[in-house]
Amino acid sequence: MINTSFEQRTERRNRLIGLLRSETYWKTSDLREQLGISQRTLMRELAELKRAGYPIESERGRGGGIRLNGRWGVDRLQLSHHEVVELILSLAIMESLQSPLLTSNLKAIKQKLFQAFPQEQRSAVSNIRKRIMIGSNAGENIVSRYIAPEHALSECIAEAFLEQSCLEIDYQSESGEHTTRVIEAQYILLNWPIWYITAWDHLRESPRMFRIDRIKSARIVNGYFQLKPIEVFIGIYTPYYKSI
Amino acid sequence: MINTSFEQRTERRNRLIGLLRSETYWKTSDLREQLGISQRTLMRELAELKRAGYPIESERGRGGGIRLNGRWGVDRLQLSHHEVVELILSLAIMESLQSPLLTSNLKAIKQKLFQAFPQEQRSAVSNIRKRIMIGSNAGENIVSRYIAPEHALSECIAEAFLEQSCLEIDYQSESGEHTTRVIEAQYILLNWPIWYITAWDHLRESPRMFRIDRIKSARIVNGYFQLKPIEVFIGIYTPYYKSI
DNA sequence: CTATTTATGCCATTTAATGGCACATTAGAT
DNA sequence: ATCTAATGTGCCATTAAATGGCATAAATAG
Repeated sequence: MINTSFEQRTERRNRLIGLLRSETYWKTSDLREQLGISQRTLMRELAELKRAGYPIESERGRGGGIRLNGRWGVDRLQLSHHEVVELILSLAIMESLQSPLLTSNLKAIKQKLFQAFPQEQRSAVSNIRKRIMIGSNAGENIVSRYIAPEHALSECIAEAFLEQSCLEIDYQSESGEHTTRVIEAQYILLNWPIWYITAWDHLRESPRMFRIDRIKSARIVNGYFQLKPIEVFIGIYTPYYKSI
Repeated sequence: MINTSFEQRTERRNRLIGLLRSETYWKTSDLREQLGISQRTLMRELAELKRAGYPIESERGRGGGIRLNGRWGVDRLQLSHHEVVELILSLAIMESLQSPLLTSNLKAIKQKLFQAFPQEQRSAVSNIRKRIMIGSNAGENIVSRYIAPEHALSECIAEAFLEQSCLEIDYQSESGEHTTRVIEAQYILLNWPIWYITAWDHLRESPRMFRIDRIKSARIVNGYFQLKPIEVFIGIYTPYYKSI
């Protein structure tokens, strides 16, 4: 891996500082594992932090490690729109899964959190929230045959959904038929643990529903889509879902 | 000029934000001159700031320009200790469950959120976090026989755990034997969806592990307990768990 | 209509960032 | 003394991100 974007780099640095602050002493090998980077890169990052004035002390040799002295201020919490979506979605899913311990106040927590963000961000995120729906858990016989899609594929789908990009998918239906089509991911729906896309399908020029574990591959194609009115999809696929 | 270092880039962004805050309204041509960059680069920078959640508004056409609205970032979060625990736990569970869509940044989000709470709260909550552990998902034959405990019972257990209160439980072991005993819930462990308590057992005066779905009833009894060193429990029950 | 202003895609070019490796220094154990 | 563990830095090949220029698009005011 070569290079990271400014965004990733910024986040990595914040995570590093957060880790340093969360424990009194660290071995650099543990830090690098936490961050998923090479030892060399970590050492560079630490050298830069020192140059920037962070009071990092270190000890070589057996039992050695590093420490961030004193208290160091942290900026106001800032989450991107996508991060807010992930946060709210996670809380909504946990609420729907109803684990017995320590999950009984999630609805209130979700509301409090969301209210703490600025209005502009709430508006932007709400437009995405309306397109994400959670239903009831999938039945056991469905789950037993379920295999989660691989990570890069899922990320591609998520990006197409969030950015409203058209997506070309290779799809295998339940009957085993393979098709390639361009779709607009207008909504995503979760019957835990299975995700569905309610899409406008360019192949059939009509609404269709796709299970993401049946998408064999996908790539974002040229072109963005506009959201269609919910009426296009209602009555067919979404009567029993609740948006997050 | 091509590329800027992370350091220069960070400084440039801070200067941009500072400029935006120093005047109510800017033409982008003026901004770019101030920063010494091209119009294209500035537009990119502004697009990234918007994506990152900064409330930037803009107006096209004659007399147009951009504005940074007064408020960004998250208001001071007002959550109780228990709510913070629930929040962090939920994010940790979602992270471990690895749902394919929109859950790939939860580790970073969790860390950012936690850093946003006051230091005193972080200390208090950290002591609880160290006692909550997540392992791998339970096997299917375990899940198929699992019935979640009822709500009041779960709440009672959660309270005993959080408040470090002694708990009298009626327990039915796997072999069907019923016992009543007083326990100290030192740790709770999750193999999704099944919760376990690693406890100090007053009946046997030794460490024991209890599945909460096998707890038939429970009530908090007089007396609080002190946490015991992890060594009392290590090697028997907790070698493969990771605290949240 | 023209002029102004924000906004974005595309492309060629450049260079900062990364990981791997070797070597240096320090501390602790034997 | 040697060996191992741990922080620290130089060097290099590779590569992906960043930049500026240009064209085009959308919106507003006169």
